Amino acid sequence: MSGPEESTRELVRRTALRLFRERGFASTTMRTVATEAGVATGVAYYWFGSKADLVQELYLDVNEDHARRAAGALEGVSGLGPRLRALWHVGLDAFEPSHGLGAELVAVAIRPGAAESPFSRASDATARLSRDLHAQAVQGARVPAALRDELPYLLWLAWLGVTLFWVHDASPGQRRTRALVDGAAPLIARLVRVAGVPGVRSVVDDVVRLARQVRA
Amino acid sequence: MSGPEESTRELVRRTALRLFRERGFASTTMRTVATEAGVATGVAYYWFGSKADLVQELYLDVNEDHARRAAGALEGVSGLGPRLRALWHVGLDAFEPSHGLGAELVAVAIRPGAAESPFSRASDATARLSRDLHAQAVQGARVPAALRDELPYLLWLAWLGVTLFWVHDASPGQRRTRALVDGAAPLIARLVRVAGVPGVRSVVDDVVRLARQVRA
DNA sequence: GATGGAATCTGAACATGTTCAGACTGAACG
DNA sequence: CGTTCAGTCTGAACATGTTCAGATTCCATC
Repeated sequence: MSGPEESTRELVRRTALRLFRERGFASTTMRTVATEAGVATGVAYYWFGSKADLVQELYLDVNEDHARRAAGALEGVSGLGPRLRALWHVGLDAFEPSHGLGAELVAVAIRPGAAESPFSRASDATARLSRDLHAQAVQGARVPAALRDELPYLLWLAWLGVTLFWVHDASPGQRRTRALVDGAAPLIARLVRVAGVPGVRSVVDDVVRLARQVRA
Repeated sequence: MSGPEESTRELVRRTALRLFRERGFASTTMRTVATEAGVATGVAYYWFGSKADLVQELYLDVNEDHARRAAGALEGVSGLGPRLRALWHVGLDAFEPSHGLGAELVAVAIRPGAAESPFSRASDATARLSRDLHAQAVQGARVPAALRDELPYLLWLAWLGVTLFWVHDASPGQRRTRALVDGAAPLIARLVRVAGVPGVRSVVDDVVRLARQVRA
């Protein structure tokens, strides 16, 4: 390839991600990554703090892919249900090649204090990216005032739930997760609509209040 | 102590759990566990498949404690909200001494293939124990027919969510989780009540249908 | 008591994430 | 050119989870 030489950091990153995808996280050793990249073991640690940090790179990679795909998928789609459905399906598309890694990814990401946790500061960039996607999905949809501010965050949480489900989904092609998305997206849209019904509104207010209080 | 001699397995288990609680999971080495128990390193692996398996023992321990406390806490308490609140607070009480270990506990529980994973088909003694507790909490409460069968399972899921939140809760004494329970328990009770409202019932039916379909 | 096989225990060896003291490289400066 | 120095790279060493080929103990059976 022409262009500027690939930096060592990028070389290590690319090699690691490729090996993770080819052989899985556990059976990819840092020595292998270094060897395949043609550098000494220590180099990986010079550029990345730990093996988990390299997983974080994968996480970022996959989320950027999601964002790229989302732009096209949302175009011309209107209504919260269809938009959510489209957003989540392309998300699953982006995740698909890494399904085998999901287990380890989640096990790593779920630890509090782990840089890979979606709630950690280190993941801010990634998490914000994903939350922005959900804010976009809401755009143009008619949402009761009480929910408008919190909805993107709540949807993002729901997406994390879908992701967790996907990781555990051993059905061929993760069909069950696709079915979950098909069922959940219109359902969530309905729930949002119902949130405006008189007897329900006050419950929604309470939910939102609790979510906000607890988020702090 | 008098009584039957403690089995080696029990000795290792007890020693490991003590050390985990005293020094945390990461800084307790299998060698230390073995040494403190007065046996060779290999013995721990003869009785337990891995270090994670020992965490699983702690998980079981804590859940049994929860069940013990729950019996007393539910006595004389009526209404779904108060019962749920009581159940969850004693759950947090039981978990409290292990908060530092929460990370590993969750990491073990969340791993696909783990018996106590909420999404795995294999149902484990611990998970059943916890689901039974939630079934008990529902008892005596007035619940719309549509929800009656699924509610214990859904509440158990909610409890897993609370647990996940608790693990990440760094506030002193995990106050924020307590606040979450105080807010969420009555709210869930209200939601269940609202489920009977005409315009809402059909949405609830859909939620239940989706939950059931996806659970299979 | 003797025997044989199963259960249990031993600790050295192995694999792998991680660290680190030093070697190397190239650019800036005199 | 020689010096210096920050940035980068090296690979051996370390810590720890895990395995395993034997040693030992236990116990039913004769």
